[in-house]
Amino acid sequence: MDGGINNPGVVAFIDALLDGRLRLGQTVKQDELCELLEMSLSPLRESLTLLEAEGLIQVRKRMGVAIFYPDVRFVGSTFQFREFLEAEGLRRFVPRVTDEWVQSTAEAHLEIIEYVRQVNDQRIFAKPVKALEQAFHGAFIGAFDNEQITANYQRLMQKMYLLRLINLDAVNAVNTIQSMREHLQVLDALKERNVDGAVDALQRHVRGVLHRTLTR
Amino acid sequence: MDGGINNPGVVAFIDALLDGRLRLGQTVKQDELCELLEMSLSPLRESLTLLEAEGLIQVRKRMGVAIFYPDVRFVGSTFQFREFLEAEGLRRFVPRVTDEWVQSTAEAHLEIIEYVRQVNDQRIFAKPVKALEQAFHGAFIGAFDNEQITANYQRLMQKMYLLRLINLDAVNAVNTIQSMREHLQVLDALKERNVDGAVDALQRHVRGVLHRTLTR
DNA sequence: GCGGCGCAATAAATATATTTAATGCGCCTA
DNA sequence: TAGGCGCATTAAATATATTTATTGCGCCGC
Repeated sequence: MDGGINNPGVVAFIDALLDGRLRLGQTVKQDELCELLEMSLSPLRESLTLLEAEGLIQVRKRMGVAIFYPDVRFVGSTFQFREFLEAEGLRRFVPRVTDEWVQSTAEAHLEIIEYVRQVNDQRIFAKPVKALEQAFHGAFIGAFDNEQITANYQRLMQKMYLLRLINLDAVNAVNTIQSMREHLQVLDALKERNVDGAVDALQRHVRGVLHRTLTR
Repeated sequence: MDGGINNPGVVAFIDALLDGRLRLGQTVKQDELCELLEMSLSPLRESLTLLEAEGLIQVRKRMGVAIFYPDVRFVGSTFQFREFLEAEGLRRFVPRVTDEWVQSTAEAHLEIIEYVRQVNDQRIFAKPVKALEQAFHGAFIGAFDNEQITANYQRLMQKMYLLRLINLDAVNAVNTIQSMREHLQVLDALKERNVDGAVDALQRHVRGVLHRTLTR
């Protein structure tokens, strides 16, 4: 079960948004989407139901496909849900975390901070940073050992990456390094098996991401 | 945003399962599903992607549509997720609950217990019981005031009703009355604004439902 | 001149036809 | 007789054609 996250049409749609071929808030005809995503109408429409269920589009008779534009409520509920899932996942992760994991994850963070500082180009550091973020946050969610929670979380994170489109300026080296430093604070508390401290640090991090997402 | 819960094809599919026209674990051809659900192939396939994303079916080349049969892991993860969401919703609900709500909800429970005892026929009491359950549990989830959590919860509950199909004998008057009594214990704690007591009672209830779902 | 009704245009929704792919059976060969 | 290759069958996947529905514009009537 992948929660529909790997549906080819959904992936193509998200990619088109991320690389600017589609814009948040835009309305496009189904025919235009077919061309843009290089797929035929039938498989496209099968994906549109998924995107609509996720709240990412609305299919409107005669009007076409209206791509969502995240309002304050949407951003808020996405972050609230994320914080809630990760915080509880983290609580469950603490008793099973190993010193080795904390150690190697912390080292990976120190290395990537240096890497981001040096290349200083979002197009280059984006990919390794994303991989590290997924390993970091994914570890907490994995502690639920619950495929349905994992599927929901992956859909949430897909939305999180779309929310960055609101304010692309914020996706820069300074903010990325700040994020990695916040991760390190979680790791510091994890090293001591300090549950409440780790959860506090995680909440500060998620709220930091929210703030940086919305602040110009 | 309704999370795809109201998609006509999805509704028709769930209804077909609930009234026995389809069975858990069965594999059916898409053509057969078209006939059974009285819809054409195109809209059916648009719904199949939703059902597959929910883990309720697998569409297999050449084989047809394989309807899931809930294994222990699936049941466990569904109940775990539900308990987790409701417990946290309940915590947030306590500070805003009114005496009037507790009072009227408790009365509704006492009335329905008497009603179930008298009619003693699942086909008759199922509907009002379901409405009361939704009002009761929905109040907790509503306390999040988060449309994405609400959408996820509704999908979870849709699955919960399907899980009853594993053991239809368990859907009887005795078990229903037991469920309503467990609700009343939550309400007792709520009346005192006893957060931990209410959460404990809710967890006992969810675990009771799980036990009754699996026990013959 | 203003208001309403109807028609035409457009695009979504659905039904159908075609293509693709997978499986199993049978035949041929070693 | 056994093993493998190929063809035929079946059903999913996709592409296309048709139908339905909505919107806007224009014409007619009041």
